Amino acid sequence: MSQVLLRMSSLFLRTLREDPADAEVPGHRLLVRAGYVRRAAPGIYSWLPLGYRVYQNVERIVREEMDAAGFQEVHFPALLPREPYEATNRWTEYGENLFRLKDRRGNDYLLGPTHEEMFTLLVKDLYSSYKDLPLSLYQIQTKYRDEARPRAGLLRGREFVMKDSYSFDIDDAGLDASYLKHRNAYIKTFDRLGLPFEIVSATSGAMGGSRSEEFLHPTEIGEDTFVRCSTGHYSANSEAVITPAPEKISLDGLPAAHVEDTPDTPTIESLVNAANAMFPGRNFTAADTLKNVVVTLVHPTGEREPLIVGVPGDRDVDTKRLEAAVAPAEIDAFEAADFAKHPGLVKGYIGPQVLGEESATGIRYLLDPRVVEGTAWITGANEPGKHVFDLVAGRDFSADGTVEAANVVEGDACPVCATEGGDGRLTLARGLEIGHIFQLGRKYAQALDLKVLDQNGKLVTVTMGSYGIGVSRAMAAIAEASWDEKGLCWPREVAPADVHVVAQGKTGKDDAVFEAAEKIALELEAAGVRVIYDDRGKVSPGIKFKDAELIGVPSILVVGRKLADGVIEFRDRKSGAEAEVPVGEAVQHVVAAIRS
RNA sequence: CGGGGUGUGGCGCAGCUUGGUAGCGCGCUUCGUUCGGGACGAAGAGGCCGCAGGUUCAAAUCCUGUCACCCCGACCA
Repeated sequence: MSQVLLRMSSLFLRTLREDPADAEVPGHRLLVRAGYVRRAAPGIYSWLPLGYRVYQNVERIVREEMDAAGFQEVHFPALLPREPYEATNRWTEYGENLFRLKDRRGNDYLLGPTHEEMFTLLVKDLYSSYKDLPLSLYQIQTKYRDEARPRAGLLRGREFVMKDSYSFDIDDAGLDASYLKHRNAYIKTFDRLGLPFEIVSATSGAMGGSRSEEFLHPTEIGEDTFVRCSTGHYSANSEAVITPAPEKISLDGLPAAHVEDTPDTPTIESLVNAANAMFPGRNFTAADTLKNVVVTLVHPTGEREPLIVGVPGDRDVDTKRLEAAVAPAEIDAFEAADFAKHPGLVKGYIGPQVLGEESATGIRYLLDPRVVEGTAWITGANEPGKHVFDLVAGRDFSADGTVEAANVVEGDACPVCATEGGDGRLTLARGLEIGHIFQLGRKYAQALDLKVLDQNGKLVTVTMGSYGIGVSRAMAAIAEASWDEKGLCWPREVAPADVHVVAQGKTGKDDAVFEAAEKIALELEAAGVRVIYDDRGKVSPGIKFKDAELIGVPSILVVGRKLADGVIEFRDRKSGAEAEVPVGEAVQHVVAAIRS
């Protein structure tokens, strides 16, 4: 792949001395300052020559690893008709995030946010036998999502590039195998990209499906919270964390429930104080209270249903976790007007005695897994100013089920260790989702009627997997992980070049420098090294150094005043290490260095 | 969608309280000097101050409306 030497004198590039006002996170700021990207509209970016080179390197690596895994590349349109998305109900289910448009005849179209339907229909169109499976197809496509709030430049845009793959198998064992192939391919891909990652258990969310893992790049600016067990054997997105249930307690001999007057106890803290004042010696804590939180479940059909979630008083309901648990339904606030419709609910004093589908109110009631049979609680007595004490689960109340809705906190018990008798504790961290793999199962195949004949000549529904890598996001994440106070520091595989050759001098005065620098630059290219050559004749040395550091090519070769002594300088951008090399050995030295 | 903030040459900002016809730094053009860490001097080009109404002799500045963008939160590769 030969190309014309990239010369700074003619490169379409303007570096910015100052930070752009609208860029917040460091990586994004530097991508703009160093002339890699420009914002075109909120969440929509244009690639400049240097940025597009890096982007293409990322894309190339992803493609190579997909091909190496035996997946076949296809390419769908970004502009899609409405019908397939109607069949899976996503035309409406996707909601506001879907870019919709009409053609001149008034027909509905959309800009694809993801392509499950198209892949499924394509396979259905062409394949009809088990002999054709397994099959894995992928594409690298521009996706569109009308995000309510684009953020952090490329990290979360409304237009972004995603590599999405889909596997098609006849049975669960096949799906497992396809899933593992993708998992391994992803590990290789992110390793090559130089992007640290952690594989965490995830929920499959609104997509439906079973097994699901996310590749998270640990970073403070990540949007996901995930947990790690201190033993290292377990990690999960906070949404997917499973709470180990404690042992049941025998109901024999437990004190009977009793209602007490508890005036002026609007908060859990004030309630605990009041309880300890009433019963000295019992030492109540917030964890002895049962907090019943009312929310509104919004079903995909638009139907609204009240739901009450009971969690220990030292916990909050984590909306993300709750939504993951009730997907595809969403959570909305329970307003004062809603209370008016349910007179059985006394705001601030809701107790489980009147909750549950079989109860007086008929309102669905779900409990935190910690609330097991035999545990005693202080909770609302369904009367203003009164709480009930020693209300025992399994004796005095029951629920319609358990739910993972309580927030996860540092030090919580690890669910894996809990079942194996260990004592691992969870720590929290932030991560950026750069890849997601999951087993879709038969949801889309069923909706779109993708069936093949099996060995017995019977029609069976195909089972699918879905696998995504945010390609443009991965590039942004690499930028985010690769910078210092001077500028960007690209990993070699994705860098816009291997070496930045700086001719440090002025034309007319230091012509020998330019001759030598250009000769070296051309020889490097001939040797297969990707070069950016700063041949600008009238730019001061400080600017050339600053630009080279800002652009962040991993190696910098300076041809300047030491040329008179027959040496040039070779610098490592990241470490700052510098070596003087005889001019005659420059090319071989660089080649050796970048291949090490 | 809730909360906060900002719209003034290409970029970063001041001016607005107390209306008087637009300024600074960077960048850009030309000439000269400089020449290994974002040089200096001189001379230039470039802005209907987001938009629309209103008040006023006069509006970047005051009033009303509107649009856009950014940030924090809720939601997603």
